Amino acid sequence: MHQPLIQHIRRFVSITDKEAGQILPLFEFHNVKKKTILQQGGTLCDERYFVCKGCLRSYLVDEEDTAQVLQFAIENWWITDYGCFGLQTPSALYIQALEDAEVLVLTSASMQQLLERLPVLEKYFRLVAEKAYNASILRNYYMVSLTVEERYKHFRDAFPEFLQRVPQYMLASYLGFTPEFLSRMRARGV
Amino acid sequence: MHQPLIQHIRRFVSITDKEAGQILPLFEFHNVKKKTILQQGGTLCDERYFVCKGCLRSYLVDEEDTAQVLQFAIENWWITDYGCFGLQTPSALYIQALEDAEVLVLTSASMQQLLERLPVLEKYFRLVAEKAYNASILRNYYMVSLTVEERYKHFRDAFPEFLQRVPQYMLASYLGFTPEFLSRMRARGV
DNA sequence: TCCATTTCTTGAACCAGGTCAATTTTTTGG
DNA sequence: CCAAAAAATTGACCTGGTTCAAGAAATGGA
Repeated sequence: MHQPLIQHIRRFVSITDKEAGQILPLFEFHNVKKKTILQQGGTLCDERYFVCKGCLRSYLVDEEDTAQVLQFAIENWWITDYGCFGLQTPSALYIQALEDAEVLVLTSASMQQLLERLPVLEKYFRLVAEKAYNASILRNYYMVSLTVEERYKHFRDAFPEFLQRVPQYMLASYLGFTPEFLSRMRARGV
Repeated sequence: MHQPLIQHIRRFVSITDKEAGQILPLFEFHNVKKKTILQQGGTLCDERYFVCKGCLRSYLVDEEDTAQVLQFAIENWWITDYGCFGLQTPSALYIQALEDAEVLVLTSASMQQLLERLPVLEKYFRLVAEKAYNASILRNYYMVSLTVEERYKHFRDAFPEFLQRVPQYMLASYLGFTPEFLSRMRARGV
């Protein structure tokens, strides 16, 4: 049970079974229903989420009340507002479950304890952050150097599972184009 | 001399003066002339750079031999290919000095030693990576939700020093539009 | 099961920003 | 200080993708 996190950690650093046993008690395991808002825009952000099962998204809401999707998180991804986590600054970010999901919740206080007990996890979180940072830089590159159609194809080929799991209008938002255009591309057989 | 790094580290974690003294010996200090290529696309990437002075950029070169700027790094920024650093995978990234610069060079071997000696730096690098990751997500957001003109204004207001320091065509590349359009905006008085 | 909501599609008009090519201005290095 | 290269500007034209509006299809809750 709840082993995905331990397995994920072991892909980056080695920990003994005894150490592994100390980890999960600092998390809360949550079953969340589809559409649940885990992080409400405008409130403090004191939790980071590890997705064991299901799919989450983060998004911002602009003046015209339209949501812009920033990130998707499926199995084995971490998601939070890294700019506000554990600070006294309210976060504008929303985090929502797009499917019924199982998440491990780590508060900033628990994270501090966790890192004091198992300093090797500092390396784990560093490697995860550096990997995510790299992916984000690459994403930026695709945004500016590919056309909409190329971007869609690239995403579709890189993450085929995704297309079935998220509504098209959210995918369009994430990839930076309109749902109408996505619909037209698909009609064209792309 | 070379204190910018120590100061930067102390913005994230506390270290004693004695510990601080152990840090710099693991770095190489390099004076690099404008236009020097620090990381050559297509080769292994075994170094990360901390900019004490000057300005670097990272970029990729596409099939048509045009450079796409991914990142700028000025004083107190780290830059490397986080996707290839220390691995046996060649990096496609170029890293180049845009001005005469002073950089601290950290190889992957030195970094390993450094982290063994001063595990608290694991936290430092984690926090730096999380901060950069957050900034990159935000950048993505601006790319999809702002018009070219808004993007330019936002960048100009957020980093006024930059406009003087980098050629316009590189800024245009970084912000995802054409040098021609930037020129026209400026002519219009934006 | 059926109605309400959410999601997706389609058409027509439009425009933000790109492309290409020529010229001018600025920077550089010998 | 000057020639050559690099960078910026300008004009004319064009297109990929948006916008707005209306309808169709799918999903979901009581």
